[in-house]
Amino acid sequence: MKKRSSTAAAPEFLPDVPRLIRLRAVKDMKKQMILDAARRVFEKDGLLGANMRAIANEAGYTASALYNHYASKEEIYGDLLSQSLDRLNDAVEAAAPENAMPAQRIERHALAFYDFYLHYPRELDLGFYLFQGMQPLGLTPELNERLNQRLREALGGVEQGLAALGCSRKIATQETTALFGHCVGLLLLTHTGRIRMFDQEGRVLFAAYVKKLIQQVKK
Amino acid sequence: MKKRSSTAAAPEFLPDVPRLIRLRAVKDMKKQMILDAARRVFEKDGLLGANMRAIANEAGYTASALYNHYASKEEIYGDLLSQSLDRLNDAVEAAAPENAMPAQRIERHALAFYDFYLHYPRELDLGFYLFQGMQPLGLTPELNERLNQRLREALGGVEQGLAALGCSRKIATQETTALFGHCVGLLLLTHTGRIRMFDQEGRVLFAAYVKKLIQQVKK
Amino acid sequence: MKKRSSTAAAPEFLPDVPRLIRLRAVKDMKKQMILDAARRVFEKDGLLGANMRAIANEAGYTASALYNHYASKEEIYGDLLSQSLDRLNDAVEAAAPENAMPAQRIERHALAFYDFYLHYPRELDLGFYLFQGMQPLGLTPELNERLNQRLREALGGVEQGLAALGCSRKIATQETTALFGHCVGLLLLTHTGRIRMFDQEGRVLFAAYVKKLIQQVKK
Amino acid sequence: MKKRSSTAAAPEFLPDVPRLIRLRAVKDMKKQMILDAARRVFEKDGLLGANMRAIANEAGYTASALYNHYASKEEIYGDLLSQSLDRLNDAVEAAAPENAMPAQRIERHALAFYDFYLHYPRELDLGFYLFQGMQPLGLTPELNERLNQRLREALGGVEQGLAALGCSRKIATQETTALFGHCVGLLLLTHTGRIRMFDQEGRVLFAAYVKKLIQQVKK
DNA sequence: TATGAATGAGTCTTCATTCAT
DNA sequence: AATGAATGAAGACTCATTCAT
Repeated sequence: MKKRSSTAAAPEFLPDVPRLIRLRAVKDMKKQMILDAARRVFEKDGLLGANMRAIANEAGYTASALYNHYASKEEIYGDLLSQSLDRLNDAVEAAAPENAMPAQRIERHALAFYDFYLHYPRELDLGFYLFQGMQPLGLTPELNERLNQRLREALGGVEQGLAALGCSRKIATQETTALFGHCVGLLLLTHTGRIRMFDQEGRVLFAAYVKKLIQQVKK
Repeated sequence: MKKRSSTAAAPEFLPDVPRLIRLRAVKDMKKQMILDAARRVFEKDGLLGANMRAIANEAGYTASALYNHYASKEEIYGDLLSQSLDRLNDAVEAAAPENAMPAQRIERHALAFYDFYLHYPRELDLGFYLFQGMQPLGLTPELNERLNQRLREALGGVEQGLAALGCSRKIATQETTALFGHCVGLLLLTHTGRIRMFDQEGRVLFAAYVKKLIQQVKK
Repeated sequence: MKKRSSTAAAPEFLPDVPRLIRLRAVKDMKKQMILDAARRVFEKDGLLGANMRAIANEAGYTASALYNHYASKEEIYGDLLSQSLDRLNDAVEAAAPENAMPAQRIERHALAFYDFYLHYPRELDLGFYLFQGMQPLGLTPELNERLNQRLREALGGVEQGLAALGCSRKIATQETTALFGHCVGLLLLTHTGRIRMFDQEGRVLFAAYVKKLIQQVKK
Repeated sequence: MKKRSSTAAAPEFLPDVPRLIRLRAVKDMKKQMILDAARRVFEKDGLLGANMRAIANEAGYTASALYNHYASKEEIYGDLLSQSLDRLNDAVEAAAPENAMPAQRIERHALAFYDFYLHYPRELDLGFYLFQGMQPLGLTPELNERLNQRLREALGGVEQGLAALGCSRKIATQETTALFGHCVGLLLLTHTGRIRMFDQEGRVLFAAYVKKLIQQVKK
């Protein structure tokens, strides 16, 4: 005998929509658990350490079980990167209220961007090195484009802030790009320890850069 | 009776120095050919593709033959990186005469630094990525330290130039570090194609950064 | 509606114990088949010939498949040795009923010990050579200790028999050790063909040794 | 102009015999130095550690230089074994004067035999295991036969001593063989540490065995 | 959906031996 | 006689992936 849902009794010959939704939710949750495991492994052991078995074990699966959820290792990496960018956007947006003053918004967004990758260094690897040293990781051009957009979105606040302060569209884009580079470069120096050879602190330098930029634009 | 020329009369029981020098030169040349092969493989297939067999094939050897010249893969990587930094220093030094005006020296050195890694993107990987995601590549702390110094040397002209323009030692170091970060960041954006999403050109942005820095310091 | 048999009614949420048992049995059998293959290779080609590929081929596998069953070559060797000692103990125990007269028990146990290694010469290598010339075979001190005990157990009947015949504990141990040595030495001479140079038969000499020992103790 | 030997002036067109002898002596000395090096390596690192490069380095050569003196690794091993047996014979003979009393001769020879292999455990490996676990080491049947004889010679004193004490030829041979086995067995237990499981000392047991044998024969 | 078993390509490295010099 | 360079076969082990259950 069929068990009956407490809200509605769907006839047996129709698709049991709530059930399908529930199944889908369960499926998504499992995928998410795998992704979370992958991220932990990644953060702990880096790109080379994050093989299928390590991820599976961390998630409480065997390696082959992962293939019921993801078609390949590369797909996992793709999703990982995708979510990473989502979280980056969330972090940046949360850093300043929508109606904040432009200068403040620029500063907060920029530093939030920096801090995100400061705390998750491997995700910076993921977002950048994935596409070159390790070619065959299956980043389709489409996905790449989408990721580019998400990345640009994360800096949208900065760009708009600059425009609000009077920059031309062109200048705003230029300065945003430069800021993006400055940020990423200092992060790289920091993560690789190369900044130590100058005995400097990346975040301080970046903050100074942002400050100077705002002042310059305001004039 | 032994012939005895008046010009070259090395007694038989002494080592044949010219011969030893020649043999050493041949040996060095062969090592260099292996290194060159390694660099080509590296530039083509990246860090992961540059395995012993690939390098050996590119150099016209079998994999095991390499071990007559290098004790391990890591040793090859170490030499590769070492030479890369030497060439970087050469390129930078060649960019401006010793007696150039400080401003000009800063500008040329900085751009030479940028250009070097613009043309040899994989060597930037080598200099940076080597030390994080891909640990087991046998970078001893001593080698690391030496490499740091070579890298800093390459920016010595910039640092001194800033001092010559009146910066305090502290400020000069800060600005050099920031410039280093800016440079590396823009290179990263360029190499990974991420800069295209802003439709910008890294070198132009970097040149502008340097110009602005010089102006600011001059004041 | 679910069918429910009156005899076997395991609720669905409990582990299917019979199935697990069956799977475990299958797994064990496969491991055993690998071990048997290893033993055959071993007996045919000796310690050095028994590499992973040879074992795998003999077992009808590829080399890498073995790693689904054993974590390393050393683990296989360990299991092999372990089983060898088990079979040794079985053979010795089966040679005399528990309630046999002491003299008879000594004689039968001793000869059974000899005969076991006479028929499986490579297992003597395994039990001895493993620990000296060929260090890197991963015999942990714990395993070594366990093996020592199993080996001593195999001679327990002899030792107890000697005590039953009136030997002090100390003398019984001494004589058991000496007998062990005598046995192993004659086996070695036999297996290496060195005994032929005296035109003697190891087993006859060993039997005589045992006989004489019993007589001497009885007095 | 030819240099002239101080003793005789051989005409140039005849073979310079002293020179040939000297050259031969030099050649032999070099071979001996290689062998000594091989023995040291062998004693230190065992069978697997004694590869051509290790031996060569220990002797101050490169690996390929060894091939000017020995055709193969196996030939070195053969010579090594051969010399080992010579030294064994020397050691045994030196243990008792030719005219010693039979009982004393037996005892001293037997213990000298034991002590030799006690101090050079790897040479026992060489003399025994070489021919089984490690087949392809090129021991020709002829060499094997010669080695057997040298081994038997080393126990000749024992055998003759037993005869001198009144044993029949047959019994003397039997007892010598048994003593040989006892000796080798206890050595094996000692070298492998297996004797520790009985908390006994091999040499004491062997000495007791020899004592008992002499007493028994004397009766 | 999850598993364990299996695979094949690939990783670095070692080693005895050969060869031109 | 000695060297350095080169080779080819072999070694243990890893990893992403597939497949039957």
